[in-house]
Formats: sequence, structure tokens, C-alpha cells
Amino acid sequence: MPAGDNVDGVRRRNLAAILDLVHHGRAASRAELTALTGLNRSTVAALVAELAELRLLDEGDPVASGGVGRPSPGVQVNPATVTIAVNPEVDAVTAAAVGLGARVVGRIRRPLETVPDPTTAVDVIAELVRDLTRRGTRVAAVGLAIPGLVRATDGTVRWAPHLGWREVPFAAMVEDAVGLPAHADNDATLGAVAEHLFGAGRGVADLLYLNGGASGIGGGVIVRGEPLTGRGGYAGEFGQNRPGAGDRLSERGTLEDEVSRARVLDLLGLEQVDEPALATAIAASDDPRVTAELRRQQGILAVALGNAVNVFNPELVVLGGYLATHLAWQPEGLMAAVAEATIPAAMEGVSIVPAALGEDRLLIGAAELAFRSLLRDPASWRA
Amino acid sequence: MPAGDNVDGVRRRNLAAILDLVHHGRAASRAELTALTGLNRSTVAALVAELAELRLLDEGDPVASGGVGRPSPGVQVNPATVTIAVNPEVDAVTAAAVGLGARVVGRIRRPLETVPDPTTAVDVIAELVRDLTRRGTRVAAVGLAIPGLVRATDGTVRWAPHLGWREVPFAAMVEDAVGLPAHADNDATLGAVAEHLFGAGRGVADLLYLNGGASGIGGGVIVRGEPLTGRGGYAGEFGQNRPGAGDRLSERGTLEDEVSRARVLDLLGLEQVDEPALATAIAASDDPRVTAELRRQQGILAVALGNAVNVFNPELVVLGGYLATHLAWQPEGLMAAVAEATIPAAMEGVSIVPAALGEDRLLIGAAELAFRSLLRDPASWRA
DNA sequence: CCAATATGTAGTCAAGGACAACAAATGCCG
DNA sequence: CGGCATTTGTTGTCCTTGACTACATATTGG
Repeated sequence: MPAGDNVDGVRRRNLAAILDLVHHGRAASRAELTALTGLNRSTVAALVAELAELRLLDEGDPVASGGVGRPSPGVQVNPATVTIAVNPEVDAVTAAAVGLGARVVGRIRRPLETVPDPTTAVDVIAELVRDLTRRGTRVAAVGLAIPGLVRATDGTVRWAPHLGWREVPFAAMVEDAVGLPAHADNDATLGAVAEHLFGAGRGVADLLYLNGGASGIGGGVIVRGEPLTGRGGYAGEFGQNRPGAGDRLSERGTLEDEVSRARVLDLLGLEQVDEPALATAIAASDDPRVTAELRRQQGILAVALGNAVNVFNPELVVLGGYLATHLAWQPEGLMAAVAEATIPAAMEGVSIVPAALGEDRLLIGAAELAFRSLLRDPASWRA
Repeated sequence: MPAGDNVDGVRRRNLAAILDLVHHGRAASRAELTALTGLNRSTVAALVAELAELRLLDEGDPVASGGVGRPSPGVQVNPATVTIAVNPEVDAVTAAAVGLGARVVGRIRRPLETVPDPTTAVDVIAELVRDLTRRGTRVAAVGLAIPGLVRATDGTVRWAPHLGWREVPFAAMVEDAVGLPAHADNDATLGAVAEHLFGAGRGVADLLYLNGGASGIGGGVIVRGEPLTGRGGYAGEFGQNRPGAGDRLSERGTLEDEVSRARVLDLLGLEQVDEPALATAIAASDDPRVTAELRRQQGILAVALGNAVNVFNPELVVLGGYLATHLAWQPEGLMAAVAEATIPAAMEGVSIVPAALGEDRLLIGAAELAFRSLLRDPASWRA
């Protein structure tokens, strides 16, 4: 909180910068780190040595750079330090150990008979954390991707409609149960973080991410390379927005009511299919009602995205889940419809792309959340 | 651009932090600076001395703190360093010399016969800059608040509909004409910055600002204490958004088409009145058509604000110009309508308030833009 | 095999803030 | 009114950090 800075801060930031570069796959040798940081060779050597001592990085054999000159030692993340990432849902709890560099090393999906209450979820998570904690690895923290609104300050789940949770101090409960620091955030926000760092949005500082799931539409925004949280951490709730759409609106008129996967499934006579199957079914269908519904949804989605592009002027829009399926149906059509709903300057150079990360997306985002304090101040975590 | 940090950076940031605290009115003595920065007394003394030598701050007589102990010297901004802030409009060019601490010392409004083309505007600005440059003051830069879309990187006016400008390298033109660095940005964005730093949004890190002017509705967003720019600098264009509004929409359906000052003026039989007069006329009117139109507009504005609150989860919404008049008409009514259009968590603790700065708002914002590089690195500007 | 190039390594240096000690100025209280 | 506690300014010293220099080392290319 103090506005002043001191020399210790320089060290902390430089350690963090180097760890970050390796973690995010932007550097793989000391020489690359020297170039990217602008620091002196000798300084980089000392910093990498300190991070190696902290068991966060490993120095390995020289990597072939291709040019002349003495080869530089390779620098990799140390797999011994991990987080446990968890995604509780209505029908299952998924968890994994995730190392630096988004390495998902273990992955367990524990199906549930009934929608879990918070206590049950904590019990399952505690068990999964035990199963995932291997000898020789150090767990930095637990990250929780929650399908609902999460208060940023303390990880309280304010309202998770599909789980039926309200005002649950979930992060604190998990912390007590597993004896590790636990951090929680909204699943779509973490999805945006994951796509930004390791997926379709690598290197993009300003992007929008919208995901269509069974539970409606969630969103996350990256602003200047950081997730947009807002005051309480509830930012990015595009699903509840009401885009203007002429007379095509139903009674409620929110985006997730209108752009609804269930409506398309109904028309196709399907139930419980995954996205690839839905995409195939859409492509195979010649039912004009399906096309009409998709076109109707496209118009509404385009206005919602147009509104968002006008306001954020992002570089990239990433669509996941059902919305990625929608995009795949008519990529140019959606692009054109969004362009029509935006001011031209804000739309310049904007791409709309499907999410690149698959099932691990939320776990990678949750891991990033759990790694956050470590990444910001590697030296603070001497253990 | 390099990710690394060195000891020089510490000095630069500490100088910037101290200048910022005094500039933004958060500290007025060395002792306060010591407390707020967390730096050592001796360090603060040295930093303030350096800023005084750079003619950015002045050390004055001790200010009464009220408590025991040796009094601490007062620290004020040095009025010798100013920027020239300019706001070209369709019917006039307004300019002022603005010192640190948002001190508007001179203010000239030069009325125009016709809408100025870029060259004419530059000539007028060059003349105003000469008139405002007093002996003994140093002009750091020129800041331009433009009613239109401005590219952040180079200050090119991409499209200013009311001025009729398109693709005008305006900042560069002004730079050439006056021989000073010139920076340009969208007027509403700069209004948001001004309200954030010196107006209704002091101390608020996340806020939305929307302004209703003759030229439609402009907006700006502050995220984590910094203006949201997006990729090109075009963020904040709420006026072109299409909020969902049931069957109440006209053909185009953008916010600024629907929430239109002109419609209310028509119904009231007025032309060319300022906001206080309009507010009085609204309060005095008992025409049911006026009330109906205001209510219609309130509904649409509420959905637009609701959409924005869902996405940004701000701490504060600041309304200026015609939108402030609208707010004053029925503050609770608008608040309730917005609350209905948002998810409850995102709306928690959100206030909707009128803008606090008057006619100087854009000049203060433009001055902040012009001061920006100086505030970031005070020592770099040795002249 | 040698030159050119790039990088690692070790030692020295400069800059910046922390800290300690002392001086100075104020309020408080008897 | 005088002494004391409190707060802050001032000065000098110290520690940490990265920069820089010189030299060693490893690779490419002729």
C-alpha cells in the first residue's frame, strides 16, 4: 500500500519478471532472459540462481540457439512446485496438480450423484488434494474456479445459482480443510486468464472472453494484461446483459436467455451432447427452423459483442463452449454482424476466435490464481 | 519495454510518487509524504529537494498539524510549471494554462463563426498558446481534448463527427505549430480522468463516466485508477451501444439516439439552453408528454448503465451534462431502474452521482494528459 | 586450427534508501 | 514558566542491488 519504493522492491520485481517469463514460456535460456529483461548477464545469472535455490526454476543443459557464440544454459520451470486447481460443478468435481508453465500433471474428475452442498464439496476437494499431493512436490496453494460470483478479497462465493450456494466463505473453508492457502474466483474470469496466458490470447494485452456453458454465459475481460475485477471482483457478467435486438427479444431479454444452447438442442431433438457433437449435428441439419434460430441468436450475440467492443476496444474476442460452436457455424457472418454493431475504429484489427485450450482451461486459470502471490514475490515464499 | 528493473527506476518512481501525491492533493507536508510513501524521513527530504530544484514543487512554511512535535515544512506545487489545455469545439476553442494541482490560471474562450477545419483550429490554438504563455512560466506540453475518436499512440483524430474531421494528425500539427509536445485524447475519456482525480470520483479506483452533450453521449472508464484505453484508444464509446429496451426503440436504437436532449427540448419548446436552465424547465413543466419521454429515456439509460455495471462492477457512476440533468430529475428512480437491470452483487455499494467539476473539467483532463510524462518521470525533464 | 562471436564468471563500483544519532521545534503538564 | 515527551529535520554511515569491466569459455565458420 505505501506509495514508496526501495531497492528490495527491485530485487523482488526482477525475480518475478524472470519467473514470469519462464512460466509463460517466453524465455528458455539465460541469454533470452538477458535480452528480454534488459538486465546485465551477471545479474540474470544471480537471479536465476536464486530462483533455482527456491526450487522454482531449474538450469539445464545448453539449448541450441543456432548462432555462433557460447551456448547459454537452458532454464526451465522446476516441476517440484505445484498448485492444486479445482473446479467444482453440479455433477462433478475436477481437480489437478498444475506446475509452473501450465503443466497439468494429474487430473481427476470425481463424478457426483447429487449437486454438492459446500461442506460436501470441501470434503471431496480435501480428498482430491490428498490424492494429488505427491511425495517430493510442494503445493503452493489451492485455486478454485467457481461457477458463480466470487468476492475477490476473501474468496467468498456470493451466489452460485447452479450449485445453489449463497454467501459461502468457500476459500476459507477449503483453507481450513486442507491446510493450504486457497483462492477462489469466477470460472469465466479464470478462463479468460488462461486463454490470455496460454491459449488463443497469448501476448494480447486487451481481450474479451465469453463462454457459453450449460450454466449460461460467463465472461472475463483482460485489461492491460490483467484480469478486470472491478470493485468486488464481479466484473465480466455479460450473460446478464440486455443487448438491443429490435423485436426479437423474449420477456427477460438477457443475453444468456436469448443465446441459448438449449433452444438449439430442442430444435435438433438432442439432449446432453458435448460441443463437438452439437457442431456436427448443426452442420448436418437442414431444418430451416434451426438455421433461423441460429441466425436470430447470431444477431443478438453480435449486438452484445458490439456493445462490448465499443466499450473495451479490445484486440481480440475469444469465444468458448457453445459460443465457439456458434462462431464455427458462420465465422464471417458473426464477424460481419459484430462489425455492423460497432463503431468502425473500435473494430479495427479485432479478431473473433475460438478458445484454444480444451478441458484444462479452468484448471490452468485456477492454477494461475493460486500461483499469483508466488509469482509476484518469489523470494517471500522460502519453504 | 524491458521487463527488468534497476535502482534508477526506484528513484524515478519515488520522485513520481511524491509529485503525484502533492499534485493530487493527497499530501501537503513532508511528514504526510513520509507517512504515505513509507519512505524514510531523510529520503523524502532528498526527493522533495530534487523536485524543488526541478521547479515542480515548493517547500513553504510549516503547516499546523495540530499535534505535538516539530512542525513539518509545507509542500506545494510550483506554479511556474504549467501545461496548456485546449478543447476545440464546433463553435469555439477554449484553452487555459493549467498548473499542477489542477490550477486553471488562465482561461480563454475564442468563439468561432464557422465550424473550424483542422488548419484553422491549429492557427487559433497557436495564438491561444502564445497568449497564455506568461513570462516566468514553463510550458511542459499541450493537451488536447477532442470531441471524437483519437488514436492513443500518436494523437491522430480518426473521426470527429461534429467537427467533420477524419484522419487528421492533429497532435502532430499542433506540435509543429507551437513547438511544444502535444497530446490528444477523446474528451469524454479526459473528463473521466478529471472527475477521477479532482472531481466526484476522487480516490475511486474503478468508475464509469458518461456525459451527455450536444454531440451525443460520450464515456470514459477508469480501471484500477487508470483510464481504459483499449487497443487503439477508442474505448468508452457507450453512446453507440444498443441497450435492450423492449419495444421502446427507434430505428437505430443507439443510446445517444434514444436518450436525446433534443427530444426533451422539443417537447418543452426550447432551443439552445444550458443545463441549469433545462433542469429548471423540466422541474417547472407539468406536461405529461415531457414526463413520459423522460421516463422512457430513463428506462433505456438504466439498461445501458446496468449492462455497464454488470461488466465493470465499478464503485461509482458519474454522470455529466444532460445525463446529470436527467439524474437530478429522479435520482432514486434512475438508481432503482439501474438496480433492476444489474446482478445484485455488481450493484452493491454503487453510487450514481453528478459530475463535480464544472466548465474546467475537460481542461483539467487535458492538462493531466499533457502532464503525464512529466508525472511519470519528473527527473527526465531537466529544463 | 584460428578468428569472430556470444556468453558465463568474478571482482569492483556507484547509486539509492535504511538506519542511527543528534538537533530542533512544538504541545503538554505541573 | 520550565521541563519533558513527541515529532520531525539533518547528517553521516551502511547495506543491497544492479552495472560495468576483464577475463575465461564454448560454439560457428573458414
